[in-house]
This record gives sequence, C-alpha cells and structure tokens, in this order.
Amino acid sequence: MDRKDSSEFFDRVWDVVAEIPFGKVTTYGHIAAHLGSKRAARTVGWALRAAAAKGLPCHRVVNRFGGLSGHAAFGGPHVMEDLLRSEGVAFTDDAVVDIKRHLWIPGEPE
DNA sequence: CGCTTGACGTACA
DNA sequence: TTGTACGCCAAGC
Repeated sequence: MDRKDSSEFFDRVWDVVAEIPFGKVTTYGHIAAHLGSKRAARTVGWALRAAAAKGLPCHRVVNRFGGLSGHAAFGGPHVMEDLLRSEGVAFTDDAVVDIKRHLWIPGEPE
C-alpha cells in the first residue's frame, strides 16, 4: 500500500522473509532481485539483522552459496544451523545448506 | 555533519 | 577466464 517510508526496502524484506515456508531457504540475491535491485543484497542483509530483532525466520535466509552468513546475529555460531536442521533442511557442508534442495524464491511458491 | 563499514551479488576490465 | 570495482540502503563512529 502506501508505504513510502525511507525503510520501504526493509519492510519488503521482512515481508518476504515472513513468507518463507517451513523447511525452505532463500538467498539475499533472490530477495533483492524480487525487490527490484539485484545488487541490494547487502541492504537485505542489514534488514535481516533487524529482522532477527523482529522475530522473523531470518535463519532461513542464506547467501548465494547456501552458507549461513548471519549466524552471529543469533548469538551463537551454530544456532542458525541447528534451527535449519530442526526443520529438516539438509547440509552439504558445515554451516552450508543444501540450497539446491530447499531453495525457495519469493513470489514463486512451490 | 560526513566517512566507513556491513548477514552480498553483479557487472565490467 | 579471473580479478577488481561498484552498487544497494542504512547504521555506526
């Protein structure tokens, strides 16, 4: 709607993150691209940091490689990984999600 | 008030 | 092809 706040970008990121289904993950680039700017991935990361404080499932958001970049925002280096594993998400490496199996794209549900 | 950094990714040389 | 630079937006210092 008429959300023309300075943080409109943030609000959209939170909206998308909140729509991520259980056991799925998405990437900064896909969110940024969905918002209109692919290179805004960095800003998405900033929004996710705030999203963590908002209670959004930001642990389902990973980088392009499927690596858990924001584990520090969870208060523990393996908290994010453990959360995803609890959702049935597979890991290809340590703290690296099998994004190829669980990738979810905003605007394009199952 | 202004410069730098920051949960990344793409584009160009 | 690989490497480097830039872009996005906001917060921190």
